[in-house]
Amino acid sequence: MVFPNPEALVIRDQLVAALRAALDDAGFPLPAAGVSLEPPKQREHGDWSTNVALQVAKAAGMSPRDAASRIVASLETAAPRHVEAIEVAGPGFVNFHLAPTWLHDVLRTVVEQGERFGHGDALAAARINLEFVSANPTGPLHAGGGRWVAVGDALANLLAAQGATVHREYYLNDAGNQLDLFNASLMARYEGRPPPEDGYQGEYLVDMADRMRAELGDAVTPEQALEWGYEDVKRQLRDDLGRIGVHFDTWFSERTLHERGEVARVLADLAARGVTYERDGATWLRATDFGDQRDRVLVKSDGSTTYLCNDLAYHEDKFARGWTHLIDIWGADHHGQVRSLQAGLEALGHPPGEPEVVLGQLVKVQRAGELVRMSRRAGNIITLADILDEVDPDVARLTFLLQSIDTQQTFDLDVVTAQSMENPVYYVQYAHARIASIGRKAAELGVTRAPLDDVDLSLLVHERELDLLRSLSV
RNA sequence: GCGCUCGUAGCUCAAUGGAUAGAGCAUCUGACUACGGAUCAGAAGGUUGGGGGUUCGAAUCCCUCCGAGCGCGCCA
Repeated sequence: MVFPNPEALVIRDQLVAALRAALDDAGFPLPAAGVSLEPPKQREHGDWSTNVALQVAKAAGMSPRDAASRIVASLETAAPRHVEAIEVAGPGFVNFHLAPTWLHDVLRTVVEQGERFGHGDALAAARINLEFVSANPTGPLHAGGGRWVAVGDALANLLAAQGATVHREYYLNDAGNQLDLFNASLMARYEGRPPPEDGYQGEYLVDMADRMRAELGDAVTPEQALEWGYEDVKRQLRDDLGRIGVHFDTWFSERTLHERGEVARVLADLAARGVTYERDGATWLRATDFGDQRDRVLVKSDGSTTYLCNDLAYHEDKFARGWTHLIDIWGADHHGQVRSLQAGLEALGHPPGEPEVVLGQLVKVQRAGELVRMSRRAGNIITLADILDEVDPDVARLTFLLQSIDTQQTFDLDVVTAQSMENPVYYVQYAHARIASIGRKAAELGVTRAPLDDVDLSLLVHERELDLLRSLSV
């Protein structure tokens, strides 16, 4: 998704319009892909650059540089504002060199728009449900889960800044047998026994059992423990997410899907649409008809529904609540489920590609120069809360956001907690401290800040100053 | 075996199909009694895993091989 800022758009539009006119004037057709205009990587190549001549030259039977020359000749008859020079370069690029005044306009825009700068209304009509994190409610959040927290919240902010109505949602898988296993483990700790072999071994359950005893006494039944434990885990999740500054609009319980009969309703709907069949005592979805690699089971031969079936009901529910676009952020270990879910929703009559699934590669955690092997079952996990005990929430968030989610991230606790140049976050903090310090010095010396209209912006001609403005313009 | 994602400087990572592949850290050379020395200036560092192909142009798209991570259940 692209979020152009309005001021750049104005310049862009002017230059693109001029280019269209010039192409027409010189007798070239518009390239099918439109007129592309972008800031070149190399400063010497000007402020804006276009490759249109390269695209139209072949069809016109001339060299790209000749085509570019003709376009430039036409452009020069009516050059847009701010343009100082237009040149043909390299294999046939047309480069625009602009006067610094166009960047001074960018500064005016920034000051004028204040915190609204960079916002837009391109997505004003969108009603987006963004589901992220959604870790199982069987224990505290894993350190690696912090990546989905940071990415999801940032994405939500970006979408909202473009005018979308964004709903942050957390899906609680509270209907599966993992909750029973969790409960058995909690009860075992409560009674001083080791947890079941396939249960949850983490020490946090010892703490939880102690707290449960303090709150409910010595005669807690398994039913009471289940309810108390589930509520306590939810509270922990909320607390941890709150600490890192994320608040969900909806905590959606899978149980309620079953209780309200939504799972059964979706099954009936699919059957009515003729996209299911019976085989080996199970009900199957014709997922291959919708791009999946094989058909999928919806109802097992024992009569219970599969995770996929429940997930279809869940996403159907999101649509039913009025959201027009669904985005899920998942760890890459779940990538195998994407097509099945999309196939099912398409079978239910929704547009293809829903939900849009953002897959993120997993996070490794490193401490003292060594990768930390973590397993929730074994109970030796480093939690998000552990990280937040050591670093500021914003430090954690920025660190998670510093690299593309397409690549596996190694979260190095030593680097993140270090006040050294190896830590990029520290650089940002240092820069802020220096700027604040300059402000204090200036105030001591009686320097005051004049309104922008009284400031001579033409003094801003140094490369560093212009680079800074340029970074605000694109 | 099949599928998804990935492989870029010593390290951690950038790069809407564009021009000479860029930053930070580390390394090396040098500067500096002032706004926070937690500084500044500069240098070196690359066959973008290998090989083919498409294109005027490929780190990017296609094929293939090598390597890594993760998935391939009537589990959730």
